[in-house]
Amino acid sequence: MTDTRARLLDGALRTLRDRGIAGASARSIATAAGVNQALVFYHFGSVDQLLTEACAHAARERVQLYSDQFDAVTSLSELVELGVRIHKHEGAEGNILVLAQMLAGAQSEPKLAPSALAALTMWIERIEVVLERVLLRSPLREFVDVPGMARALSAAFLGLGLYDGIDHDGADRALASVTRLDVLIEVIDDLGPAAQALLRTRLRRAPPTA
Amino acid sequence: MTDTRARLLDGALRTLRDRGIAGASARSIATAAGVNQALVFYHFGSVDQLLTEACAHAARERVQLYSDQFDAVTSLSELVELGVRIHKHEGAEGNILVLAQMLAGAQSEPKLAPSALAALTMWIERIEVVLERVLLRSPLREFVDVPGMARALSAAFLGLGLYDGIDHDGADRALASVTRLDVLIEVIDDLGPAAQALLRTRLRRAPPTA
DNA sequence: GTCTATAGAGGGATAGAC
DNA sequence: GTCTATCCCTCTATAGAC
Repeated sequence: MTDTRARLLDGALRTLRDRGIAGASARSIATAAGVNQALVFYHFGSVDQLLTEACAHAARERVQLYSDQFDAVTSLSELVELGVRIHKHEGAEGNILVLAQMLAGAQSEPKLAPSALAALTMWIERIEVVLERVLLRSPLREFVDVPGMARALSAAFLGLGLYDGIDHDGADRALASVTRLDVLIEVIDDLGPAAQALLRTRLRRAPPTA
Repeated sequence: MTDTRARLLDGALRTLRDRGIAGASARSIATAAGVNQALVFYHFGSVDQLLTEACAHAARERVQLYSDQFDAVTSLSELVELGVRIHKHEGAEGNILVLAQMLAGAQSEPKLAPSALAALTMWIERIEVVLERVLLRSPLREFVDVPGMARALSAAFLGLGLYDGIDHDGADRALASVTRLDVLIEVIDDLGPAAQALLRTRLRRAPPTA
């Protein structure tokens, strides 16, 4: 990959993060990348295409970056902790806001939707694998739809990233309150056999409300 | 309020919802409202100001619309159900996407941030009241930071609204899986006194991880 | 209050020199 | 591959007729 291509991809991500989808023009991206504006079209054909490739590239890179940490997760508590770490790290640096901006843009520009979905799906799939593994021995296993929960968690983090941008303290407090809930989940997983059996029975008796 | 003002406020909301913050120009809003473009500036001074007022107006109206339903909630399950109803109704019609787009825009345009936050806060405060009431008799009460949880839930719904725009089926599945979790919460609330005492003890023993 | 017209900036995209 | 120059469009905002 040529240097210019790489600079443009990086410039696109920084522009998307700092100035939002509304501010991600060929000119502003080129300025951020330190290259000439016409090169956007020489290398990528259109701004949308550049955003698409930048988004895919970043998601691959970022998911990869946390790969070992995903593998190391052995409980729901640890998954929540990893989520917090990723939120804090990516919030300032990276990918969550970029994805959120792509989703925001995709509402109006259908061309952005497939790539935004593809990028988000990289995160979702990683979370699915972890959830599946972590729930294996949990009494919650049969009551959690793993693909659905992975999607809910991913969407929630996107919203939290946006919220963080306008109320950092509020987002911190939100995160802290969710972190506290993991104690509850952990307790359920750690209940003795008798209590677990009771819970299981009660859960089975209650029909899904969906 | 003059007819034109009302039309512009409505047009701004529809444009924000359908074409996103990137497509919410004075021209497109005026077209959606069926009025002349120059009237945006006559009545509101700037596009940002129009978006700000539209956002505040819509949040007031929408929160009001669900006011009775918020009051009628008596359990966490019912709160989840109401959340699903609001998501489904607002997703097509309304306010959640508008708010998400305002948040997306506020990242780049600081002038939008205060009004986006104010609008979102109307939802958050309503949820806080309900959470406070519903948790009163729950063993979870002392482990839930109500303001934090209300913010987390609100942010999560914003993310879900955006996600819905690019993957409706995925969002449905996410929602369904969360709906199923409410059974767990309900079961905890309905445990007998002995089991509740056990849970309380275990929860107290586990220190917050935040 | 509403319209037309337009100034002036910024945007996507291309042509053509180097 | 990179640059300058440019076309043409859309945008915000205003001036001025009605």
